[in-house]
Amino acid sequence: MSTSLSPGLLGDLDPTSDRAVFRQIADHLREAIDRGRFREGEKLPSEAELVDHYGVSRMTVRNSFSLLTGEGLVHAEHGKGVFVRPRPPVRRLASDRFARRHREQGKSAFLVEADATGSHPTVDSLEVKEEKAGPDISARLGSVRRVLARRRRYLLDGRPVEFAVSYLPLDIARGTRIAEPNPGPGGIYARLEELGHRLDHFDEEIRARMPSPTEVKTLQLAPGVPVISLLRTAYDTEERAVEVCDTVMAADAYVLSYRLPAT
Amino acid sequence: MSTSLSPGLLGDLDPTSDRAVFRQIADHLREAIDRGRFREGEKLPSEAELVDHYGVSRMTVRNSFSLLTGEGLVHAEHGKGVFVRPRPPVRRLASDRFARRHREQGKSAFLVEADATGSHPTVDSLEVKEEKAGPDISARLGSVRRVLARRRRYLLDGRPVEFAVSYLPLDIARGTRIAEPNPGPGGIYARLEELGHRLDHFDEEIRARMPSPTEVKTLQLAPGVPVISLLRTAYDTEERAVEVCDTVMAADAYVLSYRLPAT
DNA sequence: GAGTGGTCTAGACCACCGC
DNA sequence: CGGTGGTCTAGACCACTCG
Repeated sequence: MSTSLSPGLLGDLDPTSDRAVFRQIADHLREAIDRGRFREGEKLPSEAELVDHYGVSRMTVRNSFSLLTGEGLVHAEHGKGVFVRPRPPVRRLASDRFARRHREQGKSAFLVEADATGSHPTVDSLEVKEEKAGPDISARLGSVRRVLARRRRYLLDGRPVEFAVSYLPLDIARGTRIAEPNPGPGGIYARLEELGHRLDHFDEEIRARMPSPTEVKTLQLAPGVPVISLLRTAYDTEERAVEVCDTVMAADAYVLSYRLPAT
Repeated sequence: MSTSLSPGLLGDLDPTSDRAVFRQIADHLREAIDRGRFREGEKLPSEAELVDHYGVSRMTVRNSFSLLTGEGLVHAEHGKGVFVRPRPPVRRLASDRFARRHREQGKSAFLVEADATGSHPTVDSLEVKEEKAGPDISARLGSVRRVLARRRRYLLDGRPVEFAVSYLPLDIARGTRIAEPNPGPGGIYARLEELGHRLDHFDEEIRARMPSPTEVKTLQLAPGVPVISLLRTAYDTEERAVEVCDTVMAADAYVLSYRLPAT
């Protein structure tokens, strides 16, 4: 046993309350965190200390930790303790991130922005191959059966933040630089324009949800972190959909920003 | 005890595996759901049945349910069972939802869309009052100290889906129809334009995170459902920020859609 | 080795649901 | 009423971290 809790840091249980004991304990801890009594990255009292303080069983304490973990407030480290989750640096995506002027500078959107925030960007899990299009992708690309798929994972300072798959019709992409792992300066959008598909606009659909186990793995997501799912379709000036990009982002690493005209 | 599980529905545990038993059980259930062996709204085997089937203690089974609940895959109903969570109808927000032509038809954005999807829209918790601006809001509105705040909750077919607070500078809103609970046809944006603040554009910032306990309550969120947080700033043609709207949406009820120019 | 969280057991009593 | 999930206890053994 270690030192006992400083009194007054956490309140006492209310035995007359209907609220379950583990919820009351979670309330105490949540409030203490909100009030800054525990700061980002700081260690909470250990399970054993809370068992002593509240006079409850260990499972009850663990149950309240589990609540807070699900809320994304804290995270446990085996053998070390339970800590207040720090808010990671955030990547801001502006709505002009695909503007032609950026492409013409020869850098991809991801690299441009990472530079701006002073982080070190990396791309891995690169995979380019032809495959059968799922029904959703196929519909958006104009009922194509097979597509070129470009998969890659983006990391910032070594931390995975985003996984993306681009799908392109074979009649556009096959045999071009788009079908190579490194598509060259300005990325695939620059290549599409060189191929005569002058880009007109993008449609983006945004959803948020809890990640699948696979996504937890590839993005190394902490419990209680949702993902933002972004489905972007690129159209050329002839109104043809020339690419669909399916992106999954760690929600705690992103702020998406859009400008809407009022007219 | 009720009827035993149909054999083969769920596999057996792998005692040689390093994977914790409750995770293996969760894997089995998740896979069965993915394969459609349990459909939306359908009941999973009861805790007692799974205890029998796997020969584990009840807490172990509950632990695996807890995993799936956190993933937003299932939800428990006291006294009834654990059910596959149905995907609720979704509200699509298009990027032209604040276009002037819609305002001029006299309906608010929320009502227009709800009509389009055939759902019955409601607004409640209406509250309009003057208050001190938080630092974030103040900064966006040009360092105003006090603001008019308009709070309201949106429901679709009786289900709460969104909670929003609009903040407006007092020198614009005080004493106008904007300060009244019902701002009239076309909403506050129509009133702003009548007051000479012709709207030019909106900036929207989108985040996703797990909800606070308060948000769980006001939006009646099921466990494992994140929220989308949207902060919109409205600018008039003189580049003045005339409104900031802070919106929290149930993520399972929304798809946000934006159109970006490629230029 | 002492302290931490991770997993699991085998019970208990309760509250809610539907018949 | 029996079946369901909700809460809680009092242990046990393990794996990880750090001094």
